[in-house]
Amino acid sequence: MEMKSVTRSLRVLEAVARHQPVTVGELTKLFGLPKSTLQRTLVTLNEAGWLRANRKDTTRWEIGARVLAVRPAALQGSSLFAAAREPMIRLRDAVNETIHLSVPDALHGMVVVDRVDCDHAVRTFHSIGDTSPLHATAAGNAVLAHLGKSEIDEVAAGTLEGYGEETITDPGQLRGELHRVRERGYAVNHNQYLQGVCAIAAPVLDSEGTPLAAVAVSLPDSRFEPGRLPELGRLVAETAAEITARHLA
Amino acid sequence: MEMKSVTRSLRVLEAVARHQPVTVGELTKLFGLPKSTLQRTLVTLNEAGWLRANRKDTTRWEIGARVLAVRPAALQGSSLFAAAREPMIRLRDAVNETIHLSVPDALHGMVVVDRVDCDHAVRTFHSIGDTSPLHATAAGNAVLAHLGKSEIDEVAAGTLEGYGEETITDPGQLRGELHRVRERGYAVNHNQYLQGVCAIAAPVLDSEGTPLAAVAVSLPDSRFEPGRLPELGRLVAETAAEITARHLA
DNA sequence: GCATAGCGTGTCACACTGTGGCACGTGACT
DNA sequence: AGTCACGTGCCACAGTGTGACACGCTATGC
Repeated sequence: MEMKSVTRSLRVLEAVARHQPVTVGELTKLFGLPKSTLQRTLVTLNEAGWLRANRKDTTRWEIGARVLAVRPAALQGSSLFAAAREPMIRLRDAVNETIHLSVPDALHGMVVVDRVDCDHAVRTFHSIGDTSPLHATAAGNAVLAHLGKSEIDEVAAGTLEGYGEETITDPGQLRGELHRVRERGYAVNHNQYLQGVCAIAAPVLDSEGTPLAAVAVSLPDSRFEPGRLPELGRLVAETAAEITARHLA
Repeated sequence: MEMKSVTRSLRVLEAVARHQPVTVGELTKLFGLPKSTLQRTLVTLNEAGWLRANRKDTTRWEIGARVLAVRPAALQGSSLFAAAREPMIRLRDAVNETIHLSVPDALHGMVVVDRVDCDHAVRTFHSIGDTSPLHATAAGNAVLAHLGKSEIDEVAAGTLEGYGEETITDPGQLRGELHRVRERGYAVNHNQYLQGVCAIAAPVLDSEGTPLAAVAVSLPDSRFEPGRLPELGRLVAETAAEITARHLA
C-alpha cells in the first residue's frame, strides 16, 4: 500500500503552500529529489488544477483555487463555518481578544479553521490550519469533555505529552479537569501548551451532543485576569450555544 | 507526463469532498473503476492525512483536516480573506443580499472563496469553491476589466460560451461592456449566466492595479430593481475599495 | 568576451510500482 | 439456507514513474 507518487505529490502540494511562490530548484533543496521528478509532479498537479504558475514569474508555482472546492467534513456545506462567523465577530467585539474556531481531527488534535483578530498590539497568533493537542488546550478540553467515555479513555491512555509546568500529564487529573469543564460549560488553558498563551473555550455540539468544534478566546498571559474568568466563560459558552443554534437551523 | 495515480487520487479527493461521507462502493459507481484500485487510493489518502474514516461509520470516508493547512495559501496568503470578511458583513447588513468574494483562477473562471448570507427566504446560492465563467458574470467582468489588454484578448479570442439570451458572446460587445465597467467602477450581470440570478460586482486591486478578487452582491431577478443600481454599485465599489485598503495595510 | 554556474526543461531505458481480476469474510434481506 | 452486496485482501503482470543525463538559456565572474 504505497502509492509513492501520490504521497509525494501531496507533500509537494503542502510544501508549495508554505513557500509559495516557489521554484523547482527551491523544492529540490527541500526534498533532496531529482529536478525531473519534482517538475513532473508540479506539471501534473498543475494540469489537475491544484497548482498554477505565478502570473508574473511563470517559473514560480503557487496553490490553485481548486483546493477550495475540497472542504473538511466538519465544515460541510459550510454551514458550521458560516454559522460561526458572525457570533465570533460579536464575541471579539465584546472582549477585544482573538477568537478561534477549531475542529477535532481524528482524535489526535484540534485544527484551527477560523480566526477573528483583536486590535491589541500584543496578541496571540495561530494560523488557520495549525494543530494543537487535545489534552493541553482549552479548545481540546472543551471537545474532549463531551466525547464518549471510550474516546476519552483512548486519549487518556495515550501519552499525555508535557509542554511545560502547567500541562496536565496525569490521566486521572485530566479526567477531573474534564469533569469540571462539563460542569461549568467552558474550558480554561493557563499556559498549559504554549508559554504565555491562555484561552477559554466552549464546545459546539450537534443535535446528538457530539462535539463538532470549539470556540475559544485566546489571550496573552499578561492580560489574563482570573477575576474575569466567570464573565469570559459565560460569554464564550453563550457564543458556542448561538453557533450551535444557527448551525442546526 | 501522466502520473495516472496522482490525477486519479486528486479526482477521488474531489469526489469524496462532494459526496462525503462516501463508501468505496459508491465511488466505484462514480468512477467505473475496480474496488481494489479505489480502496487502495482511499487508504493512501488517509495515511497522508487528507482523508479520514467517518467516526460513526468507519467504512465511510470524508475529508480530513489536513487540507486546511493548504487552504489559506489559496487565498493569497489569507490576508485578503481576512481583510474582506468584515467589510462584506457590513455590505450585507446595508443591502440584505448575499455577498460573495471570488478570485480568478488561471484565467479560466472565477472561484467563490467566501460568502455572507442575507436573510431573505428566497436567495441565490453558490457554494464556496464553485466556479463560473469570466465573460458571463459580474465578478468575472469586474476582474477582466482590470486585466492587461493581452489577457483580455486571450479570453475574448476563446469561445464565449452562451448560457441564455442575455449572455454576451460577441468579443466586440464584451470589450465595450468591460470599458463601461472600468468607467463606472462596477460590473452588472442580469441573467447572463444563471437564469434568474443577478449580481453587481467590483474588483479588489493590488498596489499595481492587478485584480486579485471581486466582491459581488448577488440577488434573485425578482428583487432586481434597475433604479437601485447606482446606489448598489456605489456600495459595492466602496466595499471593494475598503477591502483593498485593509489588504494593503 | 569567454567561462562558469545556476536555472528550468526535455529525454529515455529500466526497475519497480500500481493495477485489477479474483477470492474471502461478513451482515442484511429473502 | 440461500442470495446478494459490501468492504477487504492477494498477487502476477503490464505499464508506469523514476532519475541520471543532456540541452538551452540567463546571470555572474574573471
